[in-house]
Amino acid sequence: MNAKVNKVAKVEARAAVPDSPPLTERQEARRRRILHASAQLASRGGFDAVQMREVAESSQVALGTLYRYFPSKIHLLVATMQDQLEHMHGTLRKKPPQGETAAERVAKTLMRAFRALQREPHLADAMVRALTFADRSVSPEVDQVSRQTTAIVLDAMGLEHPTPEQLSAVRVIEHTWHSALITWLSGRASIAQVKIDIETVCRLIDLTAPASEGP
Amino acid sequence: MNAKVNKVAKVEARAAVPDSPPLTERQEARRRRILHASAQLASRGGFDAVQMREVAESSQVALGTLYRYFPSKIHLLVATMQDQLEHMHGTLRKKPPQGETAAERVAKTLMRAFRALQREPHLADAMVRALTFADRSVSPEVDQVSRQTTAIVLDAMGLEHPTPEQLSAVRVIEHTWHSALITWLSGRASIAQVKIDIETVCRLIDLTAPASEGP
DNA sequence: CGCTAATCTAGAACAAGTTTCAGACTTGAT
DNA sequence: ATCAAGTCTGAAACTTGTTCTAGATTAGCG
Repeated sequence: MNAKVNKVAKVEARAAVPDSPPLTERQEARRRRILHASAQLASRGGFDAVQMREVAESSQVALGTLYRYFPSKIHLLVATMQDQLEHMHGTLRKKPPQGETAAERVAKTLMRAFRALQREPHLADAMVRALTFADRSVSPEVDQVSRQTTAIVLDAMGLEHPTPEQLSAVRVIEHTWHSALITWLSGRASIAQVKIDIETVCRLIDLTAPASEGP
Repeated sequence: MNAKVNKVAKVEARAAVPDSPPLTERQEARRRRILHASAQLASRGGFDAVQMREVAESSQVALGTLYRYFPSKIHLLVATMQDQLEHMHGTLRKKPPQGETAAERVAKTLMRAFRALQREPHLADAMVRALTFADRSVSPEVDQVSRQTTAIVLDAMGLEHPTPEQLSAVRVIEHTWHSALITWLSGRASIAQVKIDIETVCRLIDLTAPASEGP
């Protein structure tokens, strides 16, 4: 949000894609400490509570180093989200929700994720606000989060090769997911309403699935 | 984004609801100058270009006064959006898009709005980012924007008394609208993709319309 | 081991959002 | 017209994100 005037290039997409010069052990450890501190601070007061100086201090790293690892607060929080998403995806893989239709399974999956977020609303606040506030300079990282989310949804649908139509439906589901979370986090929608809206949007899946029969 | 620690109450929902102690003529004029300056600066560099000191200077108002009228940058930009939305709704009322189905009409309406935003992408950036970044302290104002948007969509549907199901569909459409705009603004989705997603989500309308025939 | 480039640290400095304050100006009611 | 209450102004101060710098440390290499 604040920035001199420049804000471009030079940034190495860290952990977005597992390439880039590989980190030494100590560097990996630093990165981990930073992400941990970030999540911890976020779990308390949400977005505002994640203050770069505090993150640096908590993770025993100089401010300049923090900025070398994550070029902005938004980058840091989006990376934090990537981190959490990986957990989540792992967890979901183990016991995937059951359901007759794809729509049902996706809705159940998202509601499960939603319940997880409810347990740490402040953390959710920090991550989701960062995600939707991110500007172009964070696109690669945000895209990675998006891909991860898409993977989760497609997993729940049980699809390998989605049609373009289905991909659009999935995108719409993700849009709804993010935006519904925002309205819930800012107290403008109840949990029940979020649930209903998720179920509503998931109906699109059946709509775009020419699955069973055809001419 | 920056703020001491407090951030509550004391704020008068200005123009969100047309009550509150009515403004004098000069006050109304100041308010208008501020909103104009805000939109103008936003039209140039987007969110970042709307700097409170500059807004104050452009609108010939002291910084403190600016903050009395709009308690934060986010409040200011959300108010700017309300302002623009009113225009838009007025414009749309005059020549409402034609179409067989409600879904078609809504999609056309949103695409028309989208084209309007494309003409001022920076302004769109400032408004939409502010809207989705807004925290609880801006809820009343954001809610007002949401109501206005809902009104536009219901107008396009030609509905007076929507069912709860339809309201959910409308909310999902709004979610998609906001989130799709964000992805477009941050360069992660093409205009074509936004169009497709809008059309996709609008299909929900037909799905929730038990309109024509019944038992 | 000894060197060099890269990385890290502490801390100052800067930018922009927000708050505060003393004094000048308006407004509304008497 | 006059007074009290409420507004507005200009300027300084404070907060937090971000950048910069000079000097230590570390990593990789011969």
